[in-house]
Amino acid sequence: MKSANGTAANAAEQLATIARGASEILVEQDLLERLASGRSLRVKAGFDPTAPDLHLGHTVLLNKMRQFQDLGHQVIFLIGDFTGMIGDPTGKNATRPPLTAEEVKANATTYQAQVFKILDPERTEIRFNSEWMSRMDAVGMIKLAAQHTVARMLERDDFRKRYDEERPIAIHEFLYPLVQGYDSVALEADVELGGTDQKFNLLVGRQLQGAAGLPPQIVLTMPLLEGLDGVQKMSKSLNNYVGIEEAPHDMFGKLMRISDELMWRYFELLSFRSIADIDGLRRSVDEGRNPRDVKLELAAEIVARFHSDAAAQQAQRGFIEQFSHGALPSNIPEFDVHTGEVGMALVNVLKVCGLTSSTSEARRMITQGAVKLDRQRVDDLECTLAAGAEYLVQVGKRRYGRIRLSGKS
RNA sequence: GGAGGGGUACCCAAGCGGUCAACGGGAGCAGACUGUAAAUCUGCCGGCUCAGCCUUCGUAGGUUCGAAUCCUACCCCCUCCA
Repeated sequence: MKSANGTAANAAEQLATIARGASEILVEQDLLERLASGRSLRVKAGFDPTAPDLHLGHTVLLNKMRQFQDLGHQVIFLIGDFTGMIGDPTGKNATRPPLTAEEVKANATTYQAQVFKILDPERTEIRFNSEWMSRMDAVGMIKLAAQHTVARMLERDDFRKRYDEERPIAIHEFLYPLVQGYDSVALEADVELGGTDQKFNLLVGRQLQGAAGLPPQIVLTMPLLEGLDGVQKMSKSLNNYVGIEEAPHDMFGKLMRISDELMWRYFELLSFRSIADIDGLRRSVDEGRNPRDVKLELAAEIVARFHSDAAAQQAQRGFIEQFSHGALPSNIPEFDVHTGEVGMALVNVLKVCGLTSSTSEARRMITQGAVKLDRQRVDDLECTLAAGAEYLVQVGKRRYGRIRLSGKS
């Protein structure tokens, strides 16, 4: 691991690493100077206390944090337990119920377990903004609010839009950027990282630090990663995400299912391969290489990162076997179903095993020719499975089950 | 405080006494074609003991042979004026 040192050449080198994939750096010259100082910089990034299930979208930012660490800088992982009470004004969400201290603590623990798959614990400081915010009194709050003007608040795209459209903006929503900005004052951050959607809030930090007589932090924004659909940003609620704790097999499958176009985006933002390397891949595809094979490399890299090389290889082999050669997947879930002596209708078996969400869905699947029993298509809705027998059941291309029916004991 | 608009299935959104399990779009799922890609085409898209039955249109009552549609009360959201 390199340690920070103060030569100009080294600073330029660091900057190149830091700038990769970044959407914007404000102000770059400033960053260069601080890097050149040889000091270990305080790099802050804030996280919401509510959703501790990290997915690849989050890792874009985390990877950048890790890069800073590898360059010898200190990362501050800030959990916005206080700001969580406000809820970042997206214009949609209603006031959310404040989390209890226990919930926040539990979430923080989950965060740590996941985040340290990427971050270096040695160079990570975990903080909560309630630490200073819960101590701030009304006078302090008013002083803080006095640091910013309504006009500047309205520069924020989201506020601007709602204001123009004559949709309501609650006063407390203005407090969110202010508090986030104040966090940077309290932490004396040199750099703050965030998604491009955070730009405004990050800039408020600069402003407040300046007002507090501190050197304004450098703002670095990272692009938001599109989800598996390739259109909307990756999020749990849209169910277009790949969770970093997902099983290798699932992770691999999901990554293989992204579009070719999206694949390049993922290479850019998720892969650790060099830019030159990626360009090479792109050229090879232009020259006729099957994009699928390049996608395999991407999937393997990501799976290896969160699991292991062995797991990645195994997932890849399994994938090729299953989908290119039509073999059965290696990890077919098994189900034991207790039935009466007469057996059980297939539709009910499917439901009981969770292969379909209802017997109605099971019927639909059969009608549409999606259900296979021991690799044979089923077209009889009344099909009944005999007690004591064992079957291989398939619903569509991705749902499998090995089902054992035991007669009533 | 006053005036007005609105709450319909995962989301958006029609419907305004029977033909409504509810038009249309999106999302999703399945089939075909493929590289489990995209695009395209087709079908499905509340539940069940499935040619039948049951439960859904903010909530609770009521009118009616019959209500998402009418009436009453209540809850919630939004806009404008002050």
